[in-house]
Amino acid sequence: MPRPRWSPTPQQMMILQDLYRKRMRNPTSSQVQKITDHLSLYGNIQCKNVFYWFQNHKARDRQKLRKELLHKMQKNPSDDDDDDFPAPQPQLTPTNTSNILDYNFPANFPPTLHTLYSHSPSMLIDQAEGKDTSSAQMMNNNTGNVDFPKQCVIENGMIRTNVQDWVLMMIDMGPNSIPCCSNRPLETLELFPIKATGFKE
Amino acid sequence: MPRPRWSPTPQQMMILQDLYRKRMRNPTSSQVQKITDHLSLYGNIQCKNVFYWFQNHKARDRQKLRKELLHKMQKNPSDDDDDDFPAPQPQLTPTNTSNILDYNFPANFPPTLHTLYSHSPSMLIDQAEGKDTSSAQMMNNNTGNVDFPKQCVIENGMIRTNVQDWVLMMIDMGPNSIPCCSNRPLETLELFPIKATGFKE
DNA sequence: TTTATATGAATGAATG
DNA sequence: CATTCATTCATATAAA
Repeated sequence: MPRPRWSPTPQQMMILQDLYRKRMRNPTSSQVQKITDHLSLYGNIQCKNVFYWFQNHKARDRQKLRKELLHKMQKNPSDDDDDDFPAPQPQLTPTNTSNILDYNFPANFPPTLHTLYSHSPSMLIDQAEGKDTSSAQMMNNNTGNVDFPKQCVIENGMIRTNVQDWVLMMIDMGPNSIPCCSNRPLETLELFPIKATGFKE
Repeated sequence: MPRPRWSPTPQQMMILQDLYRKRMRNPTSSQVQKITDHLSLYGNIQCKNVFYWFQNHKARDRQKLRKELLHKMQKNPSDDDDDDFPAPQPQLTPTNTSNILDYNFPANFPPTLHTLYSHSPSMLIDQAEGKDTSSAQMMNNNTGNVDFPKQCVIENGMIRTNVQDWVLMMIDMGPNSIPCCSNRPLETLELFPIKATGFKE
């Protein structure tokens, strides 16, 4: 019982980040399952940990991004693509191989700001009166002092390569393991009833 | 050089405390923004500092409260309403001035211990039994490292009645304390438009 | 210098 | 998926 809270080991973290980097966003249960299995090689871990990790990581990533964009656009309303901010979340296109982990993702992932503001495009102009994202975090952007909370980053490149293969494999489990990271279950199968994700019910 | 860690200046601190005293608890992003702007007059500060400040302050406040209550209850299990403890969080009602710093807040704020245990302390149960839904909740069954988030599980009604209800009952807050502790800006005014984000209700 | 405490920062875990 | 809560980590400062 004394496992109050899971804490990812460096290796686990690295793998997760790698998957994330490869655009895994909403892993299906079976993916979570597999990932968990694999990660358990490096330390205790449960499915929920993996699940939550992706949830949080994605959320915080996007929040940060959102704020960066906002901030940027405020300064540069007309021109916004001259910078260097990280890449948002494109949708992957699952291959038709039988491996989930083998995602084909758009070689170019248009930042799809769209996904960032899928439900409230108007928030870009929330400065004065305040359309509000609610406190959760904007953590950033201010009169002049920006600076986001740094995400924990695992260094240690060596281990990285080690995992590479597995990750790649992971990313492709085939269609029946359910498509990778689409936010909306467009290709949902019987096992995964859509939850009406993006919509405001 | 690197300002490793923000440290509020006395004036900043004072303002923050004042807002907190006025029951600001979960400032929205625009509120955070405004506050940050204002506080930057007195020293370097970023949105995240403000955000974290509220998070931490609230958390520690409630933590302390919780402890006090517990302590008290241990000594005085049957009598607990002779006390003087501080008050938890109602929502502020923004004035129609354009300054956040002068908020009008509800004159009455029933302690609403409710807020202290707003979500089920299901901490007691940590075994999940799984169905198999979509990735989000099935969360279970695995080689050995199972356990997905149990979200709605909570078997055994008894656990349900845990701390929350119990504490409430012990403390006697009266029925009318319930209404006030909404987490969302129910009484948000023009200054703090709700974001209508999820709108899941 | 070492230890204890206050608190900023970060993130896991939920809930709705 | 947005929010919020609980914990924990990290560091600055006070105390010993």
